[in-house]
Order: sequence, then C-alpha cells, then structure tokens
Amino acid sequence: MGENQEDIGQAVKVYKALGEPTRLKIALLLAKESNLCFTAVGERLESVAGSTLSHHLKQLTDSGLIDSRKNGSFIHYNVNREIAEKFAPFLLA
Amino acid sequence: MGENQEDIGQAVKVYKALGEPTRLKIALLLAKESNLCFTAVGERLESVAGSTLSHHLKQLTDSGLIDSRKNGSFIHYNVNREIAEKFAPFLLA
DNA sequence: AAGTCATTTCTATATATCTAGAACAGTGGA
DNA sequence: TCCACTGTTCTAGATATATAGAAATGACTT
Repeated sequence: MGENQEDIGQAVKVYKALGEPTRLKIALLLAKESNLCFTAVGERLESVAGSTLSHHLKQLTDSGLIDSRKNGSFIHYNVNREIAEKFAPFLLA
Repeated sequence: MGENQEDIGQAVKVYKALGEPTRLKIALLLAKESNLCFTAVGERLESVAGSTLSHHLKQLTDSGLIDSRKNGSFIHYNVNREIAEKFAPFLLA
C-alpha cells in the first residue's frame, strides 16, 4: 500500500497520455489488437497525419504504457500490461 | 468487457484531470483523507492560490472522479470510489 | 544506385491550459 | 449590521499542447 514518488511521476505521465481522445483511442486499439505497426495504427484512426501520430505514440511510449519493438523497417507497438494494470486497467477491460 | 462511448468520454476527462501533478496530488490526498474541505485541501499543498485550487477541484469534480457535498459554508470533497475503481484504482492502492 | 515504404524531426500556427490577482457571492458569528 | 471566512468568477499573461506540411533518416527491393 502507498505509492512512492516514482510511481506518482509515472502516473502523471500515463494519465496525461491517456487524457487526450486520440491517444486514448490508440491505447484502446493496442489493448485489443496487439503488435500493430505505425501504419496499421494510423489506418484505424480517422485522418491523423503521420507526424501527429508519431508525436502521440512517442508520448505513449515515453510514459511506459506502450512498448515498441523494432522489426526490420517496422516498429510494432503493444500495451505494457503491467503498467496498464497498475494505472489504468480500464484499458484491458 | 468492452467499453462504450460514454465510458470513453468520461475516461478522457478522468485521465486528463489526473494527468497534472497538482490534481493528482489532490486526488491521492482525498483518497487517503476523506471529506476534506476546500481550505483543508489547500493547506496540504504547497503554495497554490485559492483561485487555482478552485479551478483544479472543478476539473476533478466535473470528471466525476471527485464528489462534493455542501455543508453550511463548507464544501467537503471525496473520491468517488466507483469511478476511481473503474478508471484509476491506483488512487486507492 | 535508385526507388519505395516506415517513421521521425523540423518548423510553424492555432488552441488550450495553468496560474494567480482582484473582485464578487454566500454563510455564519458578534 | 458588520465582519470574517469559504469558495467562485473574471481577467489576463505565460507556457504547453495538438496539429500538420515538408524535409530528413533508415531499411528493404530491384
């Protein structure tokens, strides 16, 4: 019980990342379909420029909520289940 | 399983509210000590102007995460456990 | 080497957010 | 009534954020 300073710092990042409609949609999408790459994520969102999507994915990965794995010229994204369960299990519901 | 549109709209509001250090501290504070009034909350934070605190509490209550109950000239604030459990059980940990 | 695809970085702009001072409104007490 | 206290609203300024076009980087294909 009780949360430490690191947790609080990460919590702010995670919640800030999720507190924007496009990013929440991305997180929910990745919670349902794992291992999507940049372009695949972009295709499921309505009209988001590549540069904007990149910006959003960076914020999500910087928070620790989304992991990225490079595979050739593709980068695959996944929800980090541990972090999601800790801060926002709603994503996994 | 599966979340509807209302949930998503509320989730954005709740997460946006929590994605700011002062507001997260307020939420954590209220999760630990229930029923604090405006002034009592202000006293536990370092140097936040009354108008700023009011603004933050409004955002938290608008999201549904914090409930407020008027009692005479005081307003007491509490974490809404149902909403917290749904979106951010981390607060209750 | 040249071309294509995936993703990022640069740059800019419009909008939102955080902050607080000052003024205001409601409640209760002397 | 007058004062003190609780909390909100108004206004404004500084900073942050969201967005996207254009140019750049890196990797695979031919």
